[in-house]
Amino acid sequence: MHSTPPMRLALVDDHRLFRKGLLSLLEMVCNDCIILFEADNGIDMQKKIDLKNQPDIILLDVNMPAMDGFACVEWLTVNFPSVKILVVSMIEKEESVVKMLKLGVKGYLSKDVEPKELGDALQAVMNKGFYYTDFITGKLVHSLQHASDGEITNSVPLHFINERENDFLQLACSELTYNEIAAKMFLSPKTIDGYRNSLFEKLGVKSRVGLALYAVKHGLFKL
Amino acid sequence: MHSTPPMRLALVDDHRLFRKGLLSLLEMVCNDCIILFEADNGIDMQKKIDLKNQPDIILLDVNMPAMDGFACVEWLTVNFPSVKILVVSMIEKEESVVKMLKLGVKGYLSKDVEPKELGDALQAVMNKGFYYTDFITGKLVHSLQHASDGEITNSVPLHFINERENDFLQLACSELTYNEIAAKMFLSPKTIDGYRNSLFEKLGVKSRVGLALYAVKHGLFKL
DNA sequence: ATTTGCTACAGTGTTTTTCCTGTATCTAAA
DNA sequence: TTTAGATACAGGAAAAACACTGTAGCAAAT
Repeated sequence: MHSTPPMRLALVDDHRLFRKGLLSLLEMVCNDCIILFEADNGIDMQKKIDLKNQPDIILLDVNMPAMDGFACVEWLTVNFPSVKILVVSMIEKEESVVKMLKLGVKGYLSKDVEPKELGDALQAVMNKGFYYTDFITGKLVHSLQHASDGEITNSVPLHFINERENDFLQLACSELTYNEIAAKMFLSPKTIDGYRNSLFEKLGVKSRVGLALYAVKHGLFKL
Repeated sequence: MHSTPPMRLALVDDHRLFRKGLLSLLEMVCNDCIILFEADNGIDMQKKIDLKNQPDIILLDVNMPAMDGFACVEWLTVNFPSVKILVVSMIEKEESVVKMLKLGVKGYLSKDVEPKELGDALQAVMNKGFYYTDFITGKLVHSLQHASDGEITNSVPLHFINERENDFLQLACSELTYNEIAAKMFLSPKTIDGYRNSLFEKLGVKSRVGLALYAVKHGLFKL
């Protein structure tokens, strides 16, 4: 009989207090794990992650300055494909969950959960390779059911708003009139008209208010 | 020589994991305190707070469902004026900070801080009655400097939007036209016009988009 | 008894937004 | 080489949003 090697973990979250809290929770809930490093955000993580001493699991937040959770996952899958990612976030928007799952994270936990569930999740990820709760499978199924034109079925990214449309979107989330936006973007108001119409269609909204709210809701525009 | 009585604390935060983490941090950072109760939100807090065994300090989050931090502070100052409030939030918007200070909280900590600072803050609140960091005094000064028409100088609450205005605001954060809103509220479109204008003035916005974004930003409208 | 404040509303006019159809260019794929 | 798609733009017009002034009732405060 041999003892399993300790679980190597890393924490990536911008809230120091939460991270430290998580840390001391982990000591309680998981008696055989070591924390390789903590990071404030993705950039910080890139600096701290060590090729020769990779963590088994990274506990990752979604909302972070500098380099957010999505970017982290993308970077990790390219550079450290064997590192398993467990998202621990307070964002439970279907879109975020689904996007993360598509990116290949091994689990998605709410910051609402009991500490015990965190331990269970870690064990599951180590042993089974994943931990998907009913909550997230629920989100997934719902997303599947409501995928308008194959948002999930084919591999089209959730939206396909391009750079210019995004530039416009940022300005639309303001009190500028379309004429003023046109001036700022060095475009004709009529072109702006076109961007508006295409965004309306792509995002399924009917007014500029709807557009702005959609953008905020889905993280396309940061307040 | 006598030992001081233990510090009685309470935690109000909707994220269980953060709460539990905070809990175990408190044990480390503050060796003479007891946790009277934890609550998910304001409503929960109202149920759990005990007249006969009041906490010295409540650690309070701002963003919560059901009853948010602002509402909590207001309720506490009326019903439990002797309870000191230390806000622990990730919201660092000047307006939130200033609003909380005006409501009389004894300190405002970011979730970013080191655990040690949490301990310092608790000690300071107990001994001095308050804990104001340079960060928040900075916010305060900045706010003073930029108070447009006496937002702070006179004692007008930040906003004073009444029930009907709020009803309208909720509907304005949608894709309904003002005519449709008027119909829903059983009012003349002209009355709606009035609500819009007064909200524009009170909140300092110039368009419906601005209004909607302001509402989301300041928690007046939940996405 | 009068002022103040809030709610509800009307007239009038301007600006902005929204919708529709249609054109021209450029690029990349079939 | 034709086709398809993305980008940039125009004309025209209806609908919605915005601005300003003014009225009226009603309740609470002075």
